[in-house]
Amino acid sequence: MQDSQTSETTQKTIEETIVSGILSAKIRPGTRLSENQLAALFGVSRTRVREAMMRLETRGIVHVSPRRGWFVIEPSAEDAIAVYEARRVIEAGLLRSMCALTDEGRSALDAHLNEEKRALASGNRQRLTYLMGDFHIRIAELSGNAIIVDILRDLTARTILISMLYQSEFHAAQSHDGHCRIFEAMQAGDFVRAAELSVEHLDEVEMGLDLTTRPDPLSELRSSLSLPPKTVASGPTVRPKKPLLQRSN
Amino acid sequence: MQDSQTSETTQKTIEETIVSGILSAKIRPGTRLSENQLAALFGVSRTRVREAMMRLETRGIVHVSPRRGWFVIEPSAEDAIAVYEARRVIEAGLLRSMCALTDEGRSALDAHLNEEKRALASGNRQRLTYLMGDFHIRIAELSGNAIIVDILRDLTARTILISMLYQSEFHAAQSHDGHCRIFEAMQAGDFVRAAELSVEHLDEVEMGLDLTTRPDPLSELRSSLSLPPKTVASGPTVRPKKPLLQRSN
DNA sequence: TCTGGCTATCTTGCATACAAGACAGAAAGC
DNA sequence: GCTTTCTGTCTTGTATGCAAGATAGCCAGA
Repeated sequence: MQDSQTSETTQKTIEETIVSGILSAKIRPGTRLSENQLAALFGVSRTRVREAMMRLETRGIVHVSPRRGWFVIEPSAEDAIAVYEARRVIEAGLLRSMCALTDEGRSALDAHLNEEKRALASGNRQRLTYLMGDFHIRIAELSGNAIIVDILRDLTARTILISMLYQSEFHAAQSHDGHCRIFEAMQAGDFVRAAELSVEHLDEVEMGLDLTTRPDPLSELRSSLSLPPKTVASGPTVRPKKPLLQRSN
Repeated sequence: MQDSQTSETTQKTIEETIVSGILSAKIRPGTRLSENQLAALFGVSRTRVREAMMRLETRGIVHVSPRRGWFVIEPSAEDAIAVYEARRVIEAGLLRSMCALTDEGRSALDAHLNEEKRALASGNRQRLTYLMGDFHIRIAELSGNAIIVDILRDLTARTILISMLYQSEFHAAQSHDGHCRIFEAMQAGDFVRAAELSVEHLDEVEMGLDLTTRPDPLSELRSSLSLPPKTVASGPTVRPKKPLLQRSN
């Protein structure tokens, strides 16, 4: 029942366990993460659980409601838009700055796309979710830049939380096609095209969200009474006017 | 002698005090941050100092050497290259995705550039360092995307630590010119050009670094004896072959 | 004089104790 | 029956205590 690792490995395990739980869609947004329960689960004291929570909080994955508990974030519609915007900026910037695809890179992506195809055939939704997000992390890994990889991993985690909240139907096949097109452009050495395709792909996925669905069923009432929005998320949920950034080019 | 805030404000104060100390070049890389000293300074217990340190560690600003202490990171030459690479990717991606400059945005940047000019004339080096970094954060703020702002703030902090380690002479006037050119392109609505100029500007600053200077004077000996590199930084300090990302376009 | 080891001290690592706020459910008053 | 209040319980917030590793300085011995 207990894990009770030998405390060298437990160091970062709590943090990574939760992140990978999110990346594979096993942990839903809003999940409460009790310090006591996690402490018991990992066989450590609350202290170390709290440290992991603090780290996850600065990574934008978890949120604390004072004296109530830690919760996996429930991104608001605005948050969702900001995350997709940030991903477009970074991923397009990344692809545009690439200038070659090594053999190992090519075969890594190829293997990944084959896995996507297999998961698509088998219909394993959790695995599909994981793979769909992981594709973008793999691209970041091609750059060899650990900073960008870390950033995109956290943004991907948030993306998955977003889709669990707002994605009514899962257009996995469409996403897979998008990934294949990006890969083809990269193989052809046309990284500008790959960047454009990446923006289009993220646009497609974002457009597939129903951002009028309210994760907080009380938010309409709340805002009509002009109460403060839930600290964790929500607020007005209509898609606001896009400010300075353009969607595609 | 003590600050001893009323503990509501102290919440994030420790973290932000250190970050802004770095952003204004008042805290040098390698500075030791003693839990006890900080606790006394802020009138809190070590617990909260540790929380702040953990957060700063996940932000890539601080580093712990087990049972020895917390230290402001001393980026290695590879780290420096990775940070500049990430900044080029993100800032160019950001500018490319912008499509308009609001009046407030224009005047904010204009005011900032005037401040740069004043600081340049007065010769206040710390203030100059701060302003030179802050320009890029201001651009990020134009996007209204808090995620990107946070990312670039942390990268800017690291950049400043890098320049304190590797920048022999401070080409502030050249940087200021670069900023002005970027601003002009933005005013002209040519954001593609602004992105290109931004990449060139970051290239210039990076080229101004002397990455053969060793922050760890023992690193040559260390590597010739093939000992493990200092956990905090160093390693082989020659500029490695650039892998997949191109500098400018 | 130099080397080696011992010890005193200072550091973080981690657990625990207690304080205080949030909440749910029962009980009392209307 | 409905509302209100109170109280017990559960949560995190924070401080503190102790353990254990790292380091520097001293002292003894060659």
